[in-house]
Amino acid sequence: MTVRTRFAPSPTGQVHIGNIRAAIYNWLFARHTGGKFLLRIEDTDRARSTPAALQTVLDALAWLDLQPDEPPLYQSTRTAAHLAAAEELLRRGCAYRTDKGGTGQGECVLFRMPGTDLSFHDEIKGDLVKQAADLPDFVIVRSDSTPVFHLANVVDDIAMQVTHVIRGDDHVANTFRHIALFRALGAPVPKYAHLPMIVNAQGKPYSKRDGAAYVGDFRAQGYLPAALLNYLALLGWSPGDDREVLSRAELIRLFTLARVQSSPAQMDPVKLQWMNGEYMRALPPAARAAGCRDVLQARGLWNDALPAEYLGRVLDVLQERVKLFTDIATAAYFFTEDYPYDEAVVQKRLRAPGALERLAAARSAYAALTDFSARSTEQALRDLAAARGASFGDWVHPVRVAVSGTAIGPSLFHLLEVLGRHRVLQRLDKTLARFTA
RNA sequence: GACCCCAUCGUCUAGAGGCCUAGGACCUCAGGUUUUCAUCCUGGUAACACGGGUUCGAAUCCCGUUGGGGUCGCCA
Repeated sequence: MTVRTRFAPSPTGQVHIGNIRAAIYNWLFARHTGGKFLLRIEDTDRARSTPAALQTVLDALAWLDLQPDEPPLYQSTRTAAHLAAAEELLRRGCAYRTDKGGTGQGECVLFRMPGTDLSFHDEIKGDLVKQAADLPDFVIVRSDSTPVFHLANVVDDIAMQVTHVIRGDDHVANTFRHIALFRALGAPVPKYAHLPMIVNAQGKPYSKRDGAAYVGDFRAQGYLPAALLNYLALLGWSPGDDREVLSRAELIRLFTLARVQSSPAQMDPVKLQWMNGEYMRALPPAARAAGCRDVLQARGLWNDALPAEYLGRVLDVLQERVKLFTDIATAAYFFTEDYPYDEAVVQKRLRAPGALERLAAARSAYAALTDFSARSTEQALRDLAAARGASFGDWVHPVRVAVSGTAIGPSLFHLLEVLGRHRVLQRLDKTLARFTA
């Protein structure tokens, strides 16, 4: 029997990392076993399910390239099947109608639990048991004749022939009900694997209050989908050796439910960032440029007047300083003349004794250069340092602040080369005029 | 409260009785390289929650304690 797993989100908002991790594990397990990964949209909560939220789910899956192997099943189209199953249970005496609690809401349908202890083997948590006394009957069809989650979930899993239910462990208690339902419906019970949650530093469920919590947040912050996938795969699972940066193919090959952790895992944004840097440096230059261009355009820093290959040259110079696409915004001075000066740095580097004189001398030397390569701008400054005294650094820093407004950044001379003679002289003049009393 | 789950460095984890004076990664710290930052290189700090058993031997098995978490809807 081939494996069939499913991701069954309800489209009621953003896609939480805990949910997407469940999707990732379902996908990895299906791929590892040569099975199918399915998608079921649990959109039966009419009040909360929206088309926009549905699109968000689809976008998240597409972004991470977790494409389902069959068209998604929309639970809202399955009401007749759910109700038919309830009728069948009624007919067999496995369910009964009653006005539960005498609330006057009318009669609803309750499922009759078998009255025996129930147990199942969880692929992650091991054997789980529940006493009959802790398993009361429950509602499967509301008094307004709409099916309840438990019924819909099981009926649809049967229809989709799901063999492995991999989901968050907040569903452990539900599982006993679901198993009883499968049996009453005469269907084979799937295997279960319950994933521990992703928690914050306080051990509570990780939420948006703790930082980026939705797939869309990470995308907006400039993360690479492959990096997020890799990080999340490792949050609660490990291949058993020391490897951490793993390709999709390796992830698929190595993934097993037996190696999924049974204890909660804490989200570590810093490590995610490190991992993103690992993926970023392996990214083809064109892809890196495309991602950065999107960020620049979104922030109004994109300048059509600059040559097409300009961004590529900037990124060559920036190198691993760009760990996230959004990091390109910290080097805005490459794209605008209206870059800010860091006051503390100005104080330290331009107001230092002799700094402006050295800057003026550098300006003159650069104006005389015909070859404006990194090699020649460096040589010019080294010559000045040798002839006029002061350390090389004392000549470098003022120039850096003048052309970029900041103390941090790539190799100065490569920066100058990318900027070009014209803009460099212009910036030097502007800075000199501005800070010379 | 009842029921259930969980417990190795700050974090993610390796560890399925002797290979553990507990390994790796992120973070952090100290050096080195360097015009700054980043990268890179070298080295360091840092953990088996506690208490009982079982055993020749326990991070690994059992029990208890403590601490966390989850579930107790005619939500999903």
